Amino acid sequence: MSPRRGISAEPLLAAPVLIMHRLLPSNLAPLPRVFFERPPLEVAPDLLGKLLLRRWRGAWLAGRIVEVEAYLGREDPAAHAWRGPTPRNRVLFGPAGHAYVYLIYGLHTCLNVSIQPAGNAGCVLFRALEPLAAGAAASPLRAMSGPGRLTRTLHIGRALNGCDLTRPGRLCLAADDWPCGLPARARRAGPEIRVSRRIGITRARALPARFFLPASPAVSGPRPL
DNA sequence: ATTACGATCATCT
DNA sequence: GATGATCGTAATC
Repeated sequence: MSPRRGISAEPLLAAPVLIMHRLLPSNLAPLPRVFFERPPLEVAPDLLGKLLLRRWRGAWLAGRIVEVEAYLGREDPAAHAWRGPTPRNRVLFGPAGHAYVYLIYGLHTCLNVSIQPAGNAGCVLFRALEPLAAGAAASPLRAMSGPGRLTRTLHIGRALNGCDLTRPGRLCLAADDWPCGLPARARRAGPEIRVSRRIGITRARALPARFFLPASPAVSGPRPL
């Protein structure tokens, strides 16, 4: 039996090694639906620093959002919603705050959150998460760096397509009291946010719609000024 | 019914 | 920087 060549969509790690809690920590509040009922270019940078939480086998797995991309809907040639509703993208045309999960390149899964009220099909793609703590209990940085890697590590598959991310079910988005550990001045200003073109698309290349926290080592791809 | 391609990743040069 | 893996989707015939 020859060794497996190339990449596979199997889980990176045999066991989850992210920070785990059996109960949703009380300092976490799911983001309300109104948070997502705004233009994608406003919501995307606001998601940086928030948490993505995945309930899996009785535990909550979590990562800090450090890189996202905005897709604008019908007016955006790079968006799945560009040509209008199809069986695949119908979640995008529904209410805001729901998971849009799809398979790309035959083997990778991408996770988005639907943005704007029903009828407007904007969304935000999650490109990288950072583990909440270093050490033996945390996953390697690379495990959630990249849209395909983060879904693999968090066991997010297409069965979660359409999931309401504003409720603490199997998958949700939440804010915590971060960045409470920073000095007061930094807390007011927030972390530095950088903007760039989106990655891996051929249409609407020039649009600055990728937002990331340059301070995070988990960011994928280039970090232009 | 058939086909072309993609919001990626790992491995190679 | 280039390439191959791999398959669901949507457009075309």
